[in-house]
Amino acid sequence: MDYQGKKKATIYDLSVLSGCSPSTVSAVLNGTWRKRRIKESTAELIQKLAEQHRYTANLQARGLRNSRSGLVGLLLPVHDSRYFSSMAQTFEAEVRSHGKCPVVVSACRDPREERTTVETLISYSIDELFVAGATDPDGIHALCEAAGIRHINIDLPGTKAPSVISDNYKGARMLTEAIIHRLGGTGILKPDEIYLFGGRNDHASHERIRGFRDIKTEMFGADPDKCIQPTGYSPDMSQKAFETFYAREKRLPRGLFINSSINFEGLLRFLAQHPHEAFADIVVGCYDYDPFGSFLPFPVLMIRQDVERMLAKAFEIMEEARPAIEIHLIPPELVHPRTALTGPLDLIKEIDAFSR
Amino acid sequence: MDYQGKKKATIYDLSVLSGCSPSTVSAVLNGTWRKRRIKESTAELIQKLAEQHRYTANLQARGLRNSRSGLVGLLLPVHDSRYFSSMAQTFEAEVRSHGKCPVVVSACRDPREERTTVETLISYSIDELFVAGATDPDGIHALCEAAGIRHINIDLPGTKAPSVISDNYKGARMLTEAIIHRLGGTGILKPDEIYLFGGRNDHASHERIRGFRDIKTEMFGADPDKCIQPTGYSPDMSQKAFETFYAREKRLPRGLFINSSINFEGLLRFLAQHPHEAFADIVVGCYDYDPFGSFLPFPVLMIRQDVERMLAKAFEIMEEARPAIEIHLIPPELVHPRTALTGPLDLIKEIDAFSR
DNA sequence: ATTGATTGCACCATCGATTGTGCAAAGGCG
DNA sequence: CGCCTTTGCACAATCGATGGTGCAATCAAT
Repeated sequence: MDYQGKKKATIYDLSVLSGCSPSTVSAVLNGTWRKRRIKESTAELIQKLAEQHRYTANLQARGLRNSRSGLVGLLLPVHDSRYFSSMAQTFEAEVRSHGKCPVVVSACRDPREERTTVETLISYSIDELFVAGATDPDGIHALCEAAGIRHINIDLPGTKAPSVISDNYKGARMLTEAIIHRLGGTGILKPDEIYLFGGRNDHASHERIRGFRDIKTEMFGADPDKCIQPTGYSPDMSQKAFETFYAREKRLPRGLFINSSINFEGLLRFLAQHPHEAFADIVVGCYDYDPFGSFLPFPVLMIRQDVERMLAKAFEIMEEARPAIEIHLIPPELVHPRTALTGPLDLIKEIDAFSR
Repeated sequence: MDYQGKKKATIYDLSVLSGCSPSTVSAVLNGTWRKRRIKESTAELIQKLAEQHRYTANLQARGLRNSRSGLVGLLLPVHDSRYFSSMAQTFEAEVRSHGKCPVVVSACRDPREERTTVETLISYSIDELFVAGATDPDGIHALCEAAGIRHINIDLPGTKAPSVISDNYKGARMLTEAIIHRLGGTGILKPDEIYLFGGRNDHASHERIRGFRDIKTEMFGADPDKCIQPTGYSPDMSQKAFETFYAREKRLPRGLFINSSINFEGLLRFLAQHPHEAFADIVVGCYDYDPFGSFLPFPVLMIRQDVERMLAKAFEIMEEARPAIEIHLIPPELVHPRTALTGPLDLIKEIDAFSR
């Protein structure tokens, strides 16, 4: 009905219009009016006016006053991977269902960027922070601690805040074992035919490498050091590692344990440069699930980390009064080749289907 | 040096510590102190204190006062697709380089969710809003307009704000033509052997369908209506469409134009249920690029929408004083099968490589 | 009619930063 | 020394919402 040319309506505008005081208007509009013994008819009047004038609260003002903002943050290393983007998707839905506002930001696996980003979030008085895959969880902990902000680590653990991570050791064992079986078992396979590529100096990589090596040692009695090729989390570095191996050996290892889908993209880049023979008989295990990756023309075993359960657990811990500083391991799932799993997008209902 | 137990330092704390007034402290810390003729030595003193006490400005207070927050929003339909997650990735980098704080949120292609999400963002006084793939861009425009917030549409155009979208018509023509060529051309192919799946009642789908039909009509002289199967943007609905077709025809169409990578996931689900013969000879064109999708065991032609250029153009328009309400078309790129393109992740430098 | 309880709401300080305005002290000039 | 300019900073209002406190009006009971 009434249009506001430019300015948004405030409780003061509604105060004048309704003849009530700003505090009454405030109480009515934030739901505390019964506690303040405001007459029902007064409340109705103000609510009607608020609707007419399209009042919405200024959340910065509210946040300033309350020193809480209603924002819940998720800090990611990167957006552009199905693992993290599905985490963002699930996170948003969960936060929304709690009536809060999700804020997803990424910090490029750069400890400095992580800190400044978190400082910014803190300056906006976010209520809670979910820290996923941070390179320096304990540094972030210090910032949150000083600001009194509840936080939790996901995917990569810290030592000073509760952490929820996938069971990388067990997952790596499952994956390595599955690769070996797929290649025919230890009878016809030698330990130096299976390599691990990707990952860096973080907890997840260490655990995965440990699982990889343990299985190989158990099954083969040996695991040559050269089979571990940590290249960081970059497609480019991974590609270079494959190229180097190929230049030397004129082929790829028969079994490849790839640390993440991001490293897997490095393999794609390699594949694009080489004839089909170069990878006719390989078996790939990737520690991440990507639906398209599962259908490549060679067997791809994947580990799907259970993002839903990890986040559910994390939210559960967030609600605890005094959560213990411990690491919660969520078992991941081995996904066999050519498998299309459902994901968070399936929870979205399709509205307004096609009609012309 | 000094630890704050719980509370963050404010300009008032520093005011007491320095013996200066809060306004002086404020001026020093926000950089306007020269304009206010503050002595250099005073400024240095205050800056030193600020550092010691780890002062960071309360951005909600600043935002309240300035009615601007330093936040720049990106509204996405969903996170969990490489198209939108790469958009988020690129967006963040760009916003950061402008010294602002990126906020990425998704609204599930639900017009109501879109509106409430935008209202929330407005309530936080975001400075600018990039609206990507919104179902109701003009509704969002109305909200932004009323709040005086600069905004721009990306991916799906509106009629009331400037828009930057990919040239869906041309892209669809390129893709359709490439599919037909790949299948041997019009000589040995019939028009009802090429189907379009996916998409819904939005501008992008309409344009892509138009491009698809125009090319088919030009090349075959005909395009049966049945070849258009808009299933919405849901893997599940897409899968059902493939199943239905397969149940009837005992095979898939030889050429499939798939409206987005999300619909493509529906095809994966179908593939997982059926023997290899069901799709031995198909050629798929997907209007989206996904690196893993490009390497599937059948030829996959993909359209890579130029997210970088779209965003660059959008930021450029945002800086214009009085941008024209027009639609800017950014040409997309046809990606041949087995192609691994670089993406925004390649811009991230790897810090702290592996070391044990 | 007086007392006491209840109802219904207004007043005002507060959150932290910003900024227009004012004013004392210092310096320059004749 | 008197007057004017410049320097350097303090004061106080403001942004919008919140919530503790206080007070007048109404009502019930004696």
